[in-house]
Amino acid sequence: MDARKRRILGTLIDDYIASAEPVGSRTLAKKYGLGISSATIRNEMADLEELGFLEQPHTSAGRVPSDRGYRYYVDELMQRPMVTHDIVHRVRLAFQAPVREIAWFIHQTARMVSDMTAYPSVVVGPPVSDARLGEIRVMQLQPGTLLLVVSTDSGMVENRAVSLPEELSFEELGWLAKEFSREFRGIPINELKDRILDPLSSDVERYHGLWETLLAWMSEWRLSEDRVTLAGPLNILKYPEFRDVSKVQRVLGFLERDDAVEQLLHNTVQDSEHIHVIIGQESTVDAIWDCSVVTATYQVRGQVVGQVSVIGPKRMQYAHVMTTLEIVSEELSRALKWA
Amino acid sequence: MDARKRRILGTLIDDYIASAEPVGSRTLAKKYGLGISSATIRNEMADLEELGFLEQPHTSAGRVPSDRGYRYYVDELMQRPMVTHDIVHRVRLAFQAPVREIAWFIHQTARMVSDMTAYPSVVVGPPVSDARLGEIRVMQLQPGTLLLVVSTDSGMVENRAVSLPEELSFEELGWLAKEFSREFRGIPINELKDRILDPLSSDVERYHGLWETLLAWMSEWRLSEDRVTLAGPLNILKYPEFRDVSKVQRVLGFLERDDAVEQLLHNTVQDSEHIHVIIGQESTVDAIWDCSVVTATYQVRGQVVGQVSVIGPKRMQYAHVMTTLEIVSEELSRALKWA
DNA sequence: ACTTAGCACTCTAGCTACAGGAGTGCTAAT
DNA sequence: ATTAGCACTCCTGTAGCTAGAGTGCTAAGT
Repeated sequence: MDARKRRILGTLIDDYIASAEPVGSRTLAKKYGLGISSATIRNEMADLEELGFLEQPHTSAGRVPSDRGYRYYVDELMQRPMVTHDIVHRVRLAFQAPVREIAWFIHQTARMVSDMTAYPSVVVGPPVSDARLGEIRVMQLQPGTLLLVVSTDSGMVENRAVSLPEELSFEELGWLAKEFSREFRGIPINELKDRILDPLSSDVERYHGLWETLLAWMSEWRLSEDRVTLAGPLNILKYPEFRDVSKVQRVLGFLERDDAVEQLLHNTVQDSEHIHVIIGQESTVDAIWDCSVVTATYQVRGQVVGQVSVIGPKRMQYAHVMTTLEIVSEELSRALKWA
Repeated sequence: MDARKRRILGTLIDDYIASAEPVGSRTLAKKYGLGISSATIRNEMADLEELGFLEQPHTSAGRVPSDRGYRYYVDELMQRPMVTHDIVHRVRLAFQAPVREIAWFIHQTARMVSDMTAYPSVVVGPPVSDARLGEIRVMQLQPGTLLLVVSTDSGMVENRAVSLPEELSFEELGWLAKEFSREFRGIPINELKDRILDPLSSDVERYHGLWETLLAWMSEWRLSEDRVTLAGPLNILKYPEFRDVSKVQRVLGFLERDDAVEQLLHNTVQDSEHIHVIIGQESTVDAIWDCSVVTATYQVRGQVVGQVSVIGPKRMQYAHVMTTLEIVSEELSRALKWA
């Protein structure tokens, strides 16, 4: 791979990303001042095809980058844009709010990213499975209705209004919540179910209904309910590679399956430094083999707890997306410092 | 409109709903035992076209129902299926939970309806604008973080974790929340903003930050944030009339605009008894002129507070959808009785 | 007077043939 | 090593054609 080949490959991919049309040697020679003739470019392109970086849709069409071509482009060729202070400022502003709910930040992030990139965006929140119980508290709302507030050691607070088990008074419940918190503080949420069978007190039977409710809710919660937020799915419709409805169906169908998305992103990315790119068939999920996924992580207290990611056609604006995710994930981590 | 015309029109629409293909006289005569020849049907169909119930895509194609045809079908012709006890039971079961959050019921409803009908479903929750303040309460979560719980007279409870204004102690806040609740109970949520300027106490200045936060949140809330829930949007992709991506874009683009959806449904339906059907160009929103919308209302304490609705191609399974919505809205009202 | 068989007519969808254009690969000259 | 030139390939768009489905009308039948 000499410099000229790299130059040609880079330029070709740039052009293809912009145009979505196979790029021919002529276009390349004329449109960009490469200082070499189309014939030379043709020779180089033949080499690049042999090396597996380019493909031809058919004999007499221009070339299109292969997965491997995109990979090389992302790793070696593309020019990352400058991070302007302006954008950082805008992102920071969007996170400036008194709200202290992770869910809120996640929604905000997903929406912002899909707006900034014009691709669908997915944000995965902190795994409840890792979280340990912090405290359970109750608040009486109306007679017969109760607000159950559960906090975890990772700073998440979730709450849910439930009906009060009839045989319990509110005072008893308050005491019970205290006891329960004291007894089980620090236990991983997803182990609670087993522990609960261990009798907490002699009248465990009495509280049965409440625990049932609590556990049902928590296990539902654990199953990535609300952990994955999808924003701007319709952005995908803008790109000509998705003019075919069945493709749209495949991709959006996958994105709607929270558990599958969570698994994909969770599996691929754990290190906090790098932005991770999955290109086409590199993915383990065949539903998105026409797509690329760019993922960044964010942290709470130095721990990677979730992913921010963008999905789009393989012909994606990698440079722009990666820089955007870099900024957003950093600012998100900063905003969540307190958690 | 004699009985035979009605019979033909009904059968034709049934067939078209099932097949999505223009229906010819031959098909109609052969496939359904109408006891008359295709020539007779042709004559009748010509009449029906003149009357505006049918249309021809082009001269030598079969007929397709016009908006007016569908309207007549829905109002006069179609056969409503029996309500089986089985389905009622399933719906009732889905609402059986200790959860007491309207948002939860709304999500549940939307998902269930889109599953049952295989069309996208939209559920609009109770308008916050009508709601009056019930009570504001606070709960300390961690040092510096506060859970703000606002309940309305209509039984809605919303809460949000916010950071504690630094200059206020938790005790002061508790007192403040009480004062505030006492002072403003019964005031419509969307009037609070104006009232708040009225000094509550001499040190209103001091609490400024908190009120700002509270009001900012409430006005955001008021703006139909989370009031409209969309489920199963991808169902639309199943139907051949949406094989064209631009149509999908138009329709789903509209459905994503919560405010527009809310307005449409709110404007059309207020009476509690009937199920309302909007067919094609009957809609005020041109983005959904290829669609029909079926809407039912649900109640809390005898008051209509929201809508459950289904959107799909004009060639919709009206009978099935209407019956489903009837059951679901009734059961939803029943489940929300307490609110 | 209504119904229906028959038939000519219309329009579409799908096929084939063909020309133009874009792009390639190869060869030979620079 | 580069490049101009050229033959070749393949797609795309257009035009013409056919088969099929469906109609409207007419005339005969009930």
